[in-house]
Parts: sequence; structure tokens; C-alpha cells
Amino acid sequence: MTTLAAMASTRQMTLRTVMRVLLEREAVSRAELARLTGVSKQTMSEVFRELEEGGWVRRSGRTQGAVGRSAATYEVCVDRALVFGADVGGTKVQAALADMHGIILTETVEPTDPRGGQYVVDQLARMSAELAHRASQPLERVLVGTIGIPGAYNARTGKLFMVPNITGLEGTPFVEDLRERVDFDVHVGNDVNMAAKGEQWMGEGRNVDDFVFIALGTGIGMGIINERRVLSGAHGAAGEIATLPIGADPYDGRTFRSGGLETALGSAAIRERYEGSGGRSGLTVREIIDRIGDGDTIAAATVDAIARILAQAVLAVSAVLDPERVVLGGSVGARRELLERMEVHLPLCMPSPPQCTVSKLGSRAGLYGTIANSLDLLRDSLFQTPGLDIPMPRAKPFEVHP
Amino acid sequence: MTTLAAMASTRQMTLRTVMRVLLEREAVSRAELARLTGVSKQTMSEVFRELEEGGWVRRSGRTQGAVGRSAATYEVCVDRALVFGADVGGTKVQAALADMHGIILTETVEPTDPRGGQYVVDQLARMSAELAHRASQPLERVLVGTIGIPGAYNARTGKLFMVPNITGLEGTPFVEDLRERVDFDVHVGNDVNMAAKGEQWMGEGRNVDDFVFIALGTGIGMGIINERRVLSGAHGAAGEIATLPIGADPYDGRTFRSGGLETALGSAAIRERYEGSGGRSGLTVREIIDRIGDGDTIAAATVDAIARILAQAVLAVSAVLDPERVVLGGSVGARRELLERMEVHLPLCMPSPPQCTVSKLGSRAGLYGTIANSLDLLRDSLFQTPGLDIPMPRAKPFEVHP
DNA sequence: CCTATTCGTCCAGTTACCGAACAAATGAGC
DNA sequence: GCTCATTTGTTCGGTAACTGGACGAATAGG
Repeated sequence: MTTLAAMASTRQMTLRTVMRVLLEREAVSRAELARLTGVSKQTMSEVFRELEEGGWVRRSGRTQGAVGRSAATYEVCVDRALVFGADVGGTKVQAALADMHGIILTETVEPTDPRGGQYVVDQLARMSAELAHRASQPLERVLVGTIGIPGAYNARTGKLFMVPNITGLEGTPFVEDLRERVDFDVHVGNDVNMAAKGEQWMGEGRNVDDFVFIALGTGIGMGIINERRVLSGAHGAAGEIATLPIGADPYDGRTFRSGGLETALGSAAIRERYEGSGGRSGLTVREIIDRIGDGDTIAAATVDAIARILAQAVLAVSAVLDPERVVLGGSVGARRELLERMEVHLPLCMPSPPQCTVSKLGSRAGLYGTIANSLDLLRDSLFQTPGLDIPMPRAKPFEVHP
Repeated sequence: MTTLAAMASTRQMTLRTVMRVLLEREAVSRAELARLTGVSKQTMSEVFRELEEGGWVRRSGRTQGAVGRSAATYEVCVDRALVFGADVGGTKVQAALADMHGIILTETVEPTDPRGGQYVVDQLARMSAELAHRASQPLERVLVGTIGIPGAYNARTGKLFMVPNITGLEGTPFVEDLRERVDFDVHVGNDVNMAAKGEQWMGEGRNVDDFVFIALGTGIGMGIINERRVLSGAHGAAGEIATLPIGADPYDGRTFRSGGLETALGSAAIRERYEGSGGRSGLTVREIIDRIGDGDTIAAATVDAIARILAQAVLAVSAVLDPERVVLGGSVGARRELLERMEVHLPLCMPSPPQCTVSKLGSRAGLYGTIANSLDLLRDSLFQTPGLDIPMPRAKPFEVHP
């Protein structure tokens, strides 16, 4: 148990407070920051000296053009700490290095190591080192990294699960394994959750406290942002809407494994529906949707049927979560034709549909989400002024007497 | 913006820390508390003097039977601050007053004022004063109150909405109105959310971080506890699962208003299904379920059909939220016959069903929830040692260059 | 050139903590 | 009954980290 002195001393509190204010500004003087924070000018001078000695801030110039003595201005050294983010897919890995402002310094894409398992862990460690080197930055400055994985992570057991697309990761202590290979703090998140976080930072979820990101591609999944934070669920499986009992009978043995909604909306289902209605054989979903523009009425009817089911899924999600916005993504979900048809069906099945938009980030949403997650963790660990670590006691249930 | 000195001074931080530790213990000496917190014995003596002068702690005795000088022991004055809770229903109001340990000092039930609106506000204010008087406590000690309302509360607009069961409350600034009538801090919550909170404190949700409470009675609603906190949604309407597109076609005009699931599972639906299958006319849902014990096979088949639909609703909720547990309540939901049948259907439509239990708190869950909510708010406001109130800056989206 | 204004340093002061020393008060062991 | 070990609680001198006022230096405006 930490004491006030040993935990974050009052001087630490002041240092972190000053850093937080500085992170939002680009050139500030000590006198101005004293006014902003209420800390005395004397103390602020000391604080800036310590921060400067630590490499966190630097002089950036002087004010001019105002009455009175000109002031020295300071800014954050945004490369004093760096973050790593990687979006691991079944076929490729996107990774990037960013500074404290979230500016991406270097990034790369390469095929996921097909051998899977520990080889993917090794690959990530090597990529982070390469990105630091290409940015001409010491690897020691990378303090936090987040990895997006197409599966679920149970924070309690520390194990990955539901990871069918990458060989040799199911049931592994992935975070622990990677932490042994790198010096920075490693976190993992579901790739659709990371995409939701990417939309929150750079996309359609910006400035929205409660929204969902639905990724429709080969299958379907959802990331949930509730009160600005990712909602993971008891076992890390929140948002696995493939199993929603919509569009197919959940008691049917044929849909039991992949789930009602995925059975109805997955790529296989779209192609079957198209071909079963007389459409051409052998087209991909993208090709089917492209044919709407060519006047293929069967393609239009297929997308309309898909949109009608998707509208019910949005209704179900809204009933449970009450999101302000639904962002659609994924190779199929991002098609505007689908959104347009869905917006026709939504008001027919729910009185007040949420706002629906299409992701503009494409396949970069997940990568952005891992960077954003790392930035949040970095800032919390470096600049938060937390309360003391003694938790608020829960109200104990009392004995109920008849 | 607060300074370190003006916000919570370091002495305030220490006082609150000591109170938090004391709240979990019943008789502690200053020396022991110094050891527990790391604060020096000198400082701890000063802190206890201040807390004693403020009426927050008192001497409770002396230790004995151990080597060394015996120690004075202290305990929290649990009635130094009180909380109020009220569960407002369409027909009755349950209200209670509790101390800092959550022990209920006085409680009462009376019919909801049928005139509704401001009369209900007046009624709540009067009930809180009466309960304090019956507890022989000055009303000034009541610092926080929470009101459970059968409707939704939009925290942004400060207005109630979706409150069909109580006249004259729709669209009112209920919290503001009540705050003008009482001196304590007023909060409002949806009644099913409050019931979920009551289960968290005293019922089946104890020690469970993620669970849902489904209330099935005349209609159906759900309260969500995610990471130990109530999930409200963007407009305060999370958990309104009456509208889930399950059990009825959401595009059917007949179900559009009350929603698919409520159309399928509401009391009216249960009676219609029973009577339409040849059952006796004019029975209530409770009477129908009671007849299962009498061998009424139509009643059993009706409940089985209801359970089968409810299982799909649990599947849908689990797909979105991934709860650890589902607690069933409400006049119909709490019937064990329903849970028994639902547990037969669940494994047939989902591979890993969540744990399902029936509430044992009955109609008191909501009242307990309002008390628990008030206790949380009280403790946070009195004893939290928060970080400084400067928020962590969000990562600004950066300009994306092609 | 004078005046108002601002920045940044200096300085005396206060708050709130700390650890060591010590007296008082216990029970165990002989 | 005495001695010793142990514990509590008070006293005291100390330090960390803040404050506000004073003041000199440095600006722009009139």
C-alpha cells in the first residue's frame, strides 16, 4: 500500500498536471501555465526545470508583440516517448510507430508469417525494432504497444481464444509471450474493437461517446465504444454478433456453429442467395455489388435482402446498447449501396434509428485503433494523477431479517 | 481550475484515505491504521483528531489481551451521513433511509400519488423527511438520494422520457424539480437498472462484474451492469429489449410500437397464446403458470414456448454484451418454471450459455439498487481521492496525407 | 521619454508530512 | 513480585513543496 509520499508525491502530481496541459498546447510560457493551473510562478519555474532536465519539454521560442516582457515558450518533446501499434490479420500485418501526439513516424505492411504461433510473436518484435530504426529513434523510447488480433482475449486468464484465422495462437498467452521479446508494455485487443477505437480517434466515431462499429466481410463482428471506452464483456467476447438469432433459425443445427446472423449475412450466404435467385455463378460479393450499377436486378434484390436483415441486427444492437451512431465497415459493410438500402429498411422496423455511417478509414481503422489505444495507455501511465490505490470499499450486503 | 492546494489538499487526501480504510473495518487503533496506510503515527494522530472533531469517527473501546500498551480503538460514525432511496412504480413508491454502511434505518411503502407530475415530486420530498424523522435523524444528514423511475433519463437534456406508467412525468426535468424541494443531491435511474444494481449489492449479481437483469412482467426490460457500472446508453435507453426483433416480425405494423419481443413475451401475448391453444379464458399469467403444477399441459406448453423465445433473447443479449450471468426477475421472470424451461432451450441455440439465475430479492431489488447507487455516490463525493480535475487530453486526429 | 504591463527571480513564510526518541502501559516468564 | 520485551502515543526537530509579495528587467504604446 502506497503512502502519499511514496506513491505519486505532490511534486509528481504537479509535474504530471503540467504535462497534461502542455500536451494540448503547442507553445506556452511558464507564467501562462501558472495562470492556467493555479500553481505559483516560483513552483512553475522549478517544474519546468525538472521537465526540461528529464527531456520532456524544450524551449520553443519567445513571445513577441505584446506589452510587457517577452516570455520564453515551451513545448512537449513529442518523441520523448513513442508507441507501437500493429493490426494482425489472417494474411497481413500492418504496424506503425507514433509519437506522443499520435503522429505516425514510420509504418509498414507485410504478410503474416504463415507458420503462425510464436513466429508471429517474433515477427511483431522484429517489426517494432525495424520501425524504430527507420524512425532514427532508440527502441528504448517505445514504452507501450497494442496488438489487434482477429479473436477474443480473456483478460482474466491472459489467453487468446476464438482465433481461427491465425495458426497456433488459440489458447496461447500471447501478451506474456510478446512481453518477453520486447521491452515495452504490451496490450492486445480484438481487431474489430481496435477498428472501433480507430473510428473514435480518426473516423466516424470522433466526438461520439457511444457508438458501434460493425465489420461485415467474410463474416460479421462488432466493436463497441461505450462511454468512450471499448466494451469487452466478461470473457472478451462482447460484439460477437455473428451469433445473433436474426436471419436464420438459431435452433437449426446448420446454423448452430457459425450463428444465425453470419449464416444470413456472411459472404457465402450472399453468394448463395444471389445464385439461387438466378444470378451468375462464381462471382465474389464485391463483383455482385458492382453489378447493381450495371442494372443487375438480381444483385439489387440480393443487397436489398441483406440490408433488410442488417437493419434488424441494428435494431437488436440498439435495443441492447442504445448507441448514438452505427459505423459500418469491412469489405462489404463499407459499400454505400448497402447503407443506402439499410437506411430504407431501418425506419420501417424501428421508430428512432441511430445515425448510420460508412467508415472512410478502410483497412487502416484497425491500425489507427491500436495506436490510439497505446496513446491512451501511455498517457495514463505517464501523466495521470490518480487517486491513492486504496479502492473504495464496496457496500457489503447486510443481513436481511424477516 | 483547481490547484493542488485548493482542490483536495494533501491533508484532505489523507483524511479521505483514512476514512476509506476505516469504512471496511469496525475497530482500529491509530497505530494499526498508520501501519496499514504508511502514514506516520504522528500524522495519524492529527488525522484522527480532525475526523473526531468533524463527527466522522469516534472512540469505540480499547484493545486488551496483547503484549504492550493497550490501544484506543476507533470506528466510523455511520450515521454521520445518510442516503435516501426510492423506487417509484406505477402504483406504489417504496422508499428507505440508510446509513453509510447501507444499513436501512427506516423504510416505507405508499401508493404513488395518482395525480402524477409535481405531486409525485412533492410526495418523494415528504417521504424523505418522514423517514429521517422516524429514524430520529436530522434531515441535514441526508446527503444523497437516488430515485428509480420506470422510464428513461437522458443525462444530457436532464429530462425523463418513455414514462408511460406515471402521469405527468414525461419530458419533465425531474431531477431539477426534486433538487428544488430537498437539500440532498438527487440522482435518477431507470427502475430496471436500479434493480440490476440491487442485485449487484444484495442479490444474484454480487461479486459479478458483468451481468444483466431481465425483468419480465407486464412487459419486458433489462438492466445492464458492465464492469460493475450501470450501462445507460447514449440516450438512457440501453436495455430496452422490448423492441428486440425476436418472436415477432419487426416489420409488422402490429408489433412496430411495442416491439417484437414484448409482442411475443408480454402478459397479453402469454394469455393470448394460452387461450388460443385451448386454455381457460380470463386467467392471469400467474394463474396460468400455477396451473403447470396442476397438470395443465396447455399451460406447460405455453411456458415452454415463452421460454424458447426468451432463450433467443438471452442469446441476442449475450452476443452483444457477453455477460457472465443473466438474472431473471419481474413477476413472470422470477418464476422458476420459466427458468427451468429456458435452461433446456439455451444449449440448443448457443454453445456456451451464460449462467442464469432467478432473483431472490423480488420487488425489493429496485429499492436496494437506489440505496446502493446513493451509497456509491456518497462515498465517491466524500472519500474519493481523485486525480486533479484536468482531463487527460484526447489524441487529436492528425492530418492524413496521401 | 515616460508609463503601464508582463515575466521571471528571490525570499520569507506556511502546511503537512516524516522518523527518532522516549515515557507509559501491558503481558510473559521466572 | 520483579524483570524484560513489546506496543502505543506523544514530543520534537527536520524536510518537501508549495505560496504570495517584492523587485528588477524588458517590452509596447502614447
